[in-house]
Amino acid sequence: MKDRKTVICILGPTATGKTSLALALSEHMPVEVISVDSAMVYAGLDVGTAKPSPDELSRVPHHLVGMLAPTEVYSAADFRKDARRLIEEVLSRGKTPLLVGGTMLYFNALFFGLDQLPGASVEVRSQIQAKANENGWLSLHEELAAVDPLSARRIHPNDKQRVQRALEVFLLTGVRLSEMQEKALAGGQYLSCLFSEFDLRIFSLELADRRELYRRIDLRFKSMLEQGLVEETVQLRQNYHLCASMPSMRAIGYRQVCAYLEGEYDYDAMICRAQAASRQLAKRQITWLRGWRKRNCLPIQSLESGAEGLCEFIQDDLGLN
RNA sequence: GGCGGGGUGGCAGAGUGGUUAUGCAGCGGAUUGCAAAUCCGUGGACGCCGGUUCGAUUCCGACCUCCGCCU
Repeated sequence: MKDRKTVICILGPTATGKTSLALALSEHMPVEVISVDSAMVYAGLDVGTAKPSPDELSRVPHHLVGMLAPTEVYSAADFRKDARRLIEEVLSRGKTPLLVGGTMLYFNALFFGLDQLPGASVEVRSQIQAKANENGWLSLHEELAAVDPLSARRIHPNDKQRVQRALEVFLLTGVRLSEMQEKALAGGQYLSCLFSEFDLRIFSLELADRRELYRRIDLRFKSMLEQGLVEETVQLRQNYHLCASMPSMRAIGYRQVCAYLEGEYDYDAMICRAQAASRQLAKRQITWLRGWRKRNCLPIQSLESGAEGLCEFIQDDLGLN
């Protein structure tokens, strides 16, 4: 029990200062940061993802930041594989892995594992998409109901992403998604979670006052614009062959700036929509957090007070002081 | 001052003499290879006063207010 290595996680909704807390903590103990962020993985998406500056990145080793082109696709499974590998690597260097980010599905996949399922297939997905364009997603849900009634019952007919995935799994393997998941559960695969392997310390940055969080979110988006978010997006669109359906361009901020550049709405509307999207993201993140009882809420009165106090709290909790 | 038009939930915007359009935002929830995604659920209103009526958000009148035009 005593020999389980410590792994620190810092998570929380967007705009709560996770990144600066991680940087501050790195001043106090030997850590390497493993980013848990589905948007920061992309190179060139800097301002809009509030990526640490090059200087900050060079001060502490960071992983899974900016290592993909914006045209590429990354997934929870990719993340889980990469993160597990990196945790071992960091530990082997005698340092503490510090997982920081707000992509809660990635944390979930890492904490609790994933079933043995086939990966995504671009071909199969475009096949399904083509069918959907012709007959609508509802007919695809009916198709799913015919081959995998259990999944069809679980997945809402309007939830095209999950309908597509369930269909994809069946088309790829000939085995029902629901069946694969049941088998995995029975086989105990899903139980191989990270908690038994490591001394996981989960610290969650949560504000008691939602208004305060939203105020920060609104301000932060404006400051991203001042830092050149529109220019960055224009640049990205020049440098890569991007389209709106790519994960990188679905990221908050970029998505709305693209629509603005396409003339879908004006500048002010773009701001409002991006801010609203961020608030909704924060709400979904909070929903994930509420489900994780093992989290340790950091006592934040005001985030402006700086990260030092929180570092002390974390170190106390780790028994380092 | 005169004429015309309008005042509907946080915002936008339909509509009806009796049964709370809708969209956005907000709130709650789902979440296993796109997750900063994709979905599901949900409270809340008819400017003010009086009249007609069994019943007015809806009809009538006054008032307040906003917008446009005219003087």
